[in-house]
Amino acid sequence: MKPEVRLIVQQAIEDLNFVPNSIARSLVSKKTNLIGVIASDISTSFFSSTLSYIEEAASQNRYNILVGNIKDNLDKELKYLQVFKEMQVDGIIIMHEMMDKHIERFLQSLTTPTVFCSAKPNSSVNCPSVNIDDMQASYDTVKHLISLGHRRIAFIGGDTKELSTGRYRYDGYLKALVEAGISVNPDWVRFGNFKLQDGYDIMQTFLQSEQLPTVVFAVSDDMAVGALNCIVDHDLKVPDDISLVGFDDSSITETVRPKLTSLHQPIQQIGQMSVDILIKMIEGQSPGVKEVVLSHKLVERSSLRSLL
Amino acid sequence: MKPEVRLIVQQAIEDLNFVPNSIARSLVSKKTNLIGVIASDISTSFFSSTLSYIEEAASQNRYNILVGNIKDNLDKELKYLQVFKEMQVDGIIIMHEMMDKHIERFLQSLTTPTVFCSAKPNSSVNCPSVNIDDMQASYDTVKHLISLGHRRIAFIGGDTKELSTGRYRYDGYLKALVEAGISVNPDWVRFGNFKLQDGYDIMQTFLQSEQLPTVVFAVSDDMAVGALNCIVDHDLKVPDDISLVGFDDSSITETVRPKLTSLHQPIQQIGQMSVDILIKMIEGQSPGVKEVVLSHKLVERSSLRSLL
DNA sequence: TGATTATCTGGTAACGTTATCAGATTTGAG
DNA sequence: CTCAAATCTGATAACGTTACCAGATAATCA
Repeated sequence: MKPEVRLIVQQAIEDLNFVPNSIARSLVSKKTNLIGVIASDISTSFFSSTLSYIEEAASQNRYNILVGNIKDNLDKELKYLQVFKEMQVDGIIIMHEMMDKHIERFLQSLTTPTVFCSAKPNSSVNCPSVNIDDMQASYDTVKHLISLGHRRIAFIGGDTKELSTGRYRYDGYLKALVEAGISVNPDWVRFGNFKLQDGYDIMQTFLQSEQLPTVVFAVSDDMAVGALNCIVDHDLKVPDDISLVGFDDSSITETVRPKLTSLHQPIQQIGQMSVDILIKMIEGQSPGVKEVVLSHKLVERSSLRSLL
Repeated sequence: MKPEVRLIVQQAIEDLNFVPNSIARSLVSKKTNLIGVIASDISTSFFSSTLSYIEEAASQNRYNILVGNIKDNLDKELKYLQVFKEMQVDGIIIMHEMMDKHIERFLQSLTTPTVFCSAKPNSSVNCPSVNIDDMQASYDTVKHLISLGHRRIAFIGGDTKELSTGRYRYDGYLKALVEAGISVNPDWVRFGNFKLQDGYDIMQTFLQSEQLPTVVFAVSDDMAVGALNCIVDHDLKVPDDISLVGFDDSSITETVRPKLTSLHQPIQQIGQMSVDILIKMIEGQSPGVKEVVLSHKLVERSSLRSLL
């Protein structure tokens, strides 16, 4: 094309105020540049952070995101998956791990590239996932607590359904305990739904048990902060009376006093990776990986003290 | 249509695994059922909550949302607005109040229904908006502080550009002060960007001023919590040494000790209303209103004490 | 049974783009 | 000035729907 013609065309675009119609373009090209994202609950700090990193990575690659906030409602999840399919999205990211038969069947017959972000699909569903090693992460932190002299270690877990992050984290807790020859006190193990209030309520029961734990390990920062609030509401001190460790290393760890020591998940990397893999699949390449496991680490702040 | 024919068709849909193609449908119907949302920063509690209410209201009306997270980057905002136009979204919700010439011009010539949510457009842009009366809200809370005997009232404001929420809230602060015959101490007035760290940093400067304020009023909960952390990091106590009041009444008010008293914004209503008005416009009705002003109230928790 | 209405069938055009191709026109090299 | 290559022009089909219409068939009422 000659440069002068290009100018004339550009002038015409200006004059006529022409804006291309992506819908028509998509219809013929069969490419929408849309990524559908299913999120458990975007008003939560973990998911809203992850979502913002997904958005960032997507927009850098000229993809736009359609968000489906399902608030743990499986019907809404299925509905969104169907809508995504009708809308011909190029790919789907799922940040939710529960599944029912309908969703499972839908996903099995779905040809749209899909990746699980900070969640794993049932084994019958063949989608790549991006996670940390939850079991190892949990094991590592409990082992660290033990190395600090703790023996009375309470656990605030998450949903413990098979193959869920909640299950893995619980397994890691158990493994570290049995390995150290510490018997599990059932009074000190409770499961919530990752929310702040769950942590508060569960901590309440711990505080009523005969003997107090020396440390409580919560499987989300929100629950850890709930526990923290419960503790200070009972005029006890963290970490002097009870130590506290969270999970995720979300921003809430720094908004609270004492600052919360927490198991760090590389959220940015998780979001970015999910998008990268998805785009590879969209472009017809093999994802290259089935399960991406990113590395974790414990970041120490001020809510955990040594007993030695 | 006869019911038996309906059955046959439904059977065929099942057998062929037919899924309608919304893209093709949209092309002919000129309706995408898409709402584009521009958000300042979705990883922030205020915006992620509002967004989740917007999503809820939209999905109840069979609309899907496309989110553009601009992180206060005006170029990205313009880019998203253009993309929204190309994608033929049915409507746009803007949760951001800064504007430059490009955006202003774009919006002036845009025919897509648009509403501002918790933000107001420049007067040259004719879009409805949903807000509280920021000036009145700020005025009311400062007046309340005064009625509690406070005279040394510090202010952590937001961006103070014309017609912005930050400006209105500052005006309310000033009005209440002059009305009570209290002179404004410039050492006790600082402006941040609504983030926690801003509150922390600004509080630091207050703590270094000759005389300490008896209360600080921050124009977002995040900044208030930042201030709170700064205060406790200096071994001072809230509200014994310094009282604290936030703005928004977001969930952070309850995640922090002492619980933060804060000016309540009806976030759910704001999100819902924005969507309702937008949908009215999309359906060709007049929005009915130009500026919706919802009511606010101060919700008292434990960070404010009376001096009387 | 015949007239009237309800329902079905199949065909066509349109939405705004992209891909492709044939033919016309311009450009550059020798 | 000629010929090949580069560039332009205009036309056509396709993407998967919906709207519309004419004509055929079936159901309903008198």
